Amino acid sequence: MAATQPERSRDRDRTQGEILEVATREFAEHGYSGARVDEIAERTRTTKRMLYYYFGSKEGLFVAVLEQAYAAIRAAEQTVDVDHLDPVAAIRALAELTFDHHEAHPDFIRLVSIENIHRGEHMAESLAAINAPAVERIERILRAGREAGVFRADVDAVDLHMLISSYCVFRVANRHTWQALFDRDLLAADRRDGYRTMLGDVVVAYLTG
Amino acid sequence: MAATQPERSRDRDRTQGEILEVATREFAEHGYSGARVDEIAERTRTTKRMLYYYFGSKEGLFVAVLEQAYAAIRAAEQTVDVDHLDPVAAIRALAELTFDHHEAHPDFIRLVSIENIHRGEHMAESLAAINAPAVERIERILRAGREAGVFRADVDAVDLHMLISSYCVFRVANRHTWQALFDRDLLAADRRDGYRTMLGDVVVAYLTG
DNA sequence: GCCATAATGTACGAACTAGTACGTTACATA
DNA sequence: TATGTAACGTACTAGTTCGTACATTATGGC
Repeated sequence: MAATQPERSRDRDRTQGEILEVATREFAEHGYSGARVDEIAERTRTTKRMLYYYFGSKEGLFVAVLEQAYAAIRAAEQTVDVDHLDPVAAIRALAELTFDHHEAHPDFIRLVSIENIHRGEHMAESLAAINAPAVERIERILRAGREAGVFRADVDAVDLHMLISSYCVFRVANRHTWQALFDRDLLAADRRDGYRTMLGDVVVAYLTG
Repeated sequence: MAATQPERSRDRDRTQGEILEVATREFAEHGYSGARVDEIAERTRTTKRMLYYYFGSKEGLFVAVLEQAYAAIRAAEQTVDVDHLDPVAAIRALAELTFDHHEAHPDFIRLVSIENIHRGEHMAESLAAINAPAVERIERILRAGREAGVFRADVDAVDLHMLISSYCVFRVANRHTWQALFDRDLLAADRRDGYRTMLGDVVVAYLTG
């Protein structure tokens, strides 16, 4: 058991992890330009020196934050199995799981929005591989639905993924302007079930229509 | 005719308009924190002094930029009439017009994303009134569709507006991360018609399903 | 033509901010 | 226990950035 090693005052992994954790919050909170390196260092048990020691620059730190955020979110997604369901139930379950997943990780969505403002220039190559399984899973369900004759045949997996993502992301990402414009809180607890069902209805109606 | 007045060296409207125009681009380009007041002033025929004279602060300028952007986009929308069409054709036309509209105004969508990163704290009260007609128009179409017995009865106008907006906004706003993750350009010209039709299909299938 | 004032330009400063030079200490290994 | 190196801390700087004090000029009304 290495679990209860004597605590070290110098621990590469712990220091890096702590910096990443604090940096994730700071970037999600204030955007890339708005985030302050000094502030991140301040909230860590280590110093700014170490931040540059491990990540090289503010930009390098942001790249690491993004990479870790995508990895974490996809890892959590893969624990769910929907393949044993019939196609209609499977795609509805997948859509609704995506819905819950996005609601549970608003910081991740903020990071993605921020990265898009910066034209995706911090996206690491490795992220494509991490995200491929999400599309493959949809592909399997679509194929099953086509073979069963219940889904229309001209739907692409990536595009369906976009339909689902757009709904889930918008609700979280554009919550504040929507509230100001239409006086409606998209994340109100008492509307959540309704929005989740609506998404399932939309996806199923489109595929079976 | 006041059209060809002798050009004035001191023109309140022209100066304000020029500052707003340049500021809109700068904020959309770099985000709120990333935008530089000096850079905005530099690209204007006037100076930073005037920017503060008319808008008070960087924040005041951003509020003005947002307000003008929303006003412009809604004004353009209202020139289109879809009320004379039958409900199914009307809602499809509306969705597809929204689609084209968003594609044509990426800077506006960037500003909205940026404002959401900042939790909507710059949204002026007046914006709600400006945006109300968009929902009212959907409301009319929904009512006609219900009365004709072709639409399901439990759909709310604001929520349908969200469904349409989410699809249109995501395509533009999340273009860069999507490209990096799935190697697909959501704004590629040869896919535009397909995406537009897909949105119409989704909305109509949901409402009539 | 004169004047009140709206509009404008110049020059500057105080605070901030990313990044670094330089020195120190814990730890693994022999 | 000696030592090389990875991990760490302090103090600083060069450049930036929002904002303003102060001076000036154009313009419309009388």
